[in-house]
Amino acid sequence: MASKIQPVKGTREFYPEQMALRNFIYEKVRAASQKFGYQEWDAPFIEPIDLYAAKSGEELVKKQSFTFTDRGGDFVTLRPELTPSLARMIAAKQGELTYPLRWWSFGPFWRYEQPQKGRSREFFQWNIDMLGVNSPEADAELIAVAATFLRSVGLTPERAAIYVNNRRLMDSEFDTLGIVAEKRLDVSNLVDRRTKMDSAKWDAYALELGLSQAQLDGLKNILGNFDLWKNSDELVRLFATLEALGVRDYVKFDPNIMRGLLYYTGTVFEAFETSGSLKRAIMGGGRYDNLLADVGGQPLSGVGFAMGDVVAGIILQEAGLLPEFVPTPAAVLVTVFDESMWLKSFELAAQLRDAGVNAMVFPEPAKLQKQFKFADKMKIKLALTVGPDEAANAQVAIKNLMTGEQITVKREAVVSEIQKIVG
RNA sequence: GUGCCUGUAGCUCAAUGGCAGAGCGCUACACUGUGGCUGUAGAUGUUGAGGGUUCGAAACCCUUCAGGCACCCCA
Repeated sequence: MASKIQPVKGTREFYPEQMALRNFIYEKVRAASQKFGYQEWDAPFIEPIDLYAAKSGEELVKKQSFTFTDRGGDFVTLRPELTPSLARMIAAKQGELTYPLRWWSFGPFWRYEQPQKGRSREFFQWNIDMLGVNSPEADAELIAVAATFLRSVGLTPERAAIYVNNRRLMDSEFDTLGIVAEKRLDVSNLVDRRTKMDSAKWDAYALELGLSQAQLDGLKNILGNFDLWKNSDELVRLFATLEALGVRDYVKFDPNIMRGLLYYTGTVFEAFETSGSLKRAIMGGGRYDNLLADVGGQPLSGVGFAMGDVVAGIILQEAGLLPEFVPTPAAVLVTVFDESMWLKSFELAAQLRDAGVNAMVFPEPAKLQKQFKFADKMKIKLALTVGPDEAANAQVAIKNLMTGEQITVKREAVVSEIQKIVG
């Protein structure tokens, strides 16, 4: 305990219990991705800073990235997002890939932000994208993947919802109000802030941005109109497809969903937990038409979303949806009766492992009481003992720690007896 | 990067300027061939760290670190 060096701010240490949560999320992510036929891939964790500088704002590169100069003098950064790497990798092999391309990934990312609940500086993120098809039906598939994940972890439509909007729809509504194209970004930010400001201040802010009173009233009408999607052919087709895919109950139209990202061009969506303490998005994504052209590739449209493990983990924990933590993968503890029986215990454990049973041997001939206590704490189901009596008759004592029953069986029958109990 | 709140035993927390405590957990024994339950006993500690005020600081002041909340941002 002499050393007091702390972990880096905003990082998390994965003790076995947290590791189990991370793996749980990973398994569910993989299952949902593979159910729809997506391939797993990954990109480097360290990238040249220019990869992001080209497309992203100064905020990202200068303030929110872990950047450093390597020993060769190159400026590099721990990846803050995956999409630029995706765009580069596709552009590099654009002609030889098979489209539509369906790729997913789950890996670490770093952002130099102020840590708080649901936001750390080092986190894992699920990214999933389909490229090469530009249709609302493809958008619907990605939303269905997201819904499939939510369902698979036990988040019902009452508990989690995916809110959908469409940039093109909003742009055309803005046009109708006479809001010029140059103001769209400001108006998007305005919409994003609506839930965070009180309405009088929000109105004042809108007028400050140069909207007329008539435009402001019109904007409020749009943002309150939850049937607006019926004006969009894309969204009508999207919702029809979601119906067919069996996930319509998870999805709601919401004209207030804008998303900060500049590169979204069509459908955008965000998932939220509806009742919990966290008001952060579980996942978010949308359609991007220009991404590849922006990095020098041939035009290629894509749709995708990302989900961070931090928010997802907190929500699952608070909702009580995590499976019970299993401290050890060992199904069996082989006790060590005393020093003279020690090697017998090792022989027995080796026999069990050969038969495919995960088995742990207590590391020393301690009092049996202590060994059983250990087995209990590790939630091991069975304790096996070879004492002098059992050894003399080529037998093994099997105690079922869940029921307290103990039986003594012939050595050659041990594996089948264990399998009978453990299943 | 900004503002506010918090930091005490392994964990959850008490002690508001006067001897650092409780519950849970932990260790030992009852129980030297068997866990959970019960009983008895025991140890919990640089009060996040560093400095200052004071006869005396866990408490008040300053600095710093970490966490939380709200900004910023959310690629």
